[in-house]
Amino acid sequence: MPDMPPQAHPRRLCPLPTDFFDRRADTVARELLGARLVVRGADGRLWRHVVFETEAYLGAHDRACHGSKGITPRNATMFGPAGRWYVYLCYGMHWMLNIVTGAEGAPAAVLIRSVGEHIGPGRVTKALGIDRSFDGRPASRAVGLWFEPREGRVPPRLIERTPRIGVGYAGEWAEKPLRFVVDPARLPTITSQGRPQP
DNA sequence: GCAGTGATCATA
DNA sequence: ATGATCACTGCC
Repeated sequence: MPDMPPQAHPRRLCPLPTDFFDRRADTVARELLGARLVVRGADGRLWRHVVFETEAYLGAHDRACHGSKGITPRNATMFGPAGRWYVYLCYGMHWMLNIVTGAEGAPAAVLIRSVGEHIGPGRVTKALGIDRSFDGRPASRAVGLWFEPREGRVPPRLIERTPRIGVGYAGEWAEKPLRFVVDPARLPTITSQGRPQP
């Protein structure tokens, strides 16, 4: 049996598909750790950032979730199909980047809190030039903003779960451990062959 | 510790 | 039309 030829397109160049997001928000939030957020700049250059902090917003029953108070023009994207960006302005200054998860009609999403060197959800969007123009658009190459899968799994013991930030108004939902963090320095580096690099 | 900031939404 | 709220950040 001859060796497999090199893949024409390494797996890391295939965007995470819609199906990936059509699951519970907490599952997606955990599995996005270690994935890359990819943005295409105005000059066509691609910028990749490893995701290391996310939060899950579970749906209409989750009092911290925007969708729990019903559909409005601002949050309508959350009620749509999975795999689209949900972007809104917070405190009049900061764009928040989310990816919609789960079934159409159920308002759920994952907030991208930190990627690469950019710590904090407002800094992520500022650094990548993301604003409301991405809202409602699919995470895809066509849109210029997508995720690439991590190669190899993040060891579960490296993942920390905590309550979500800034949702103290949400009663018991404020305390649920729906924030997911991994220390980027402890993430093993994986090559396209799936082996740790020396 | 808290001011800045302005869209959004409920109330009227 | 008006006021409260807000999934944050940066400077005190």
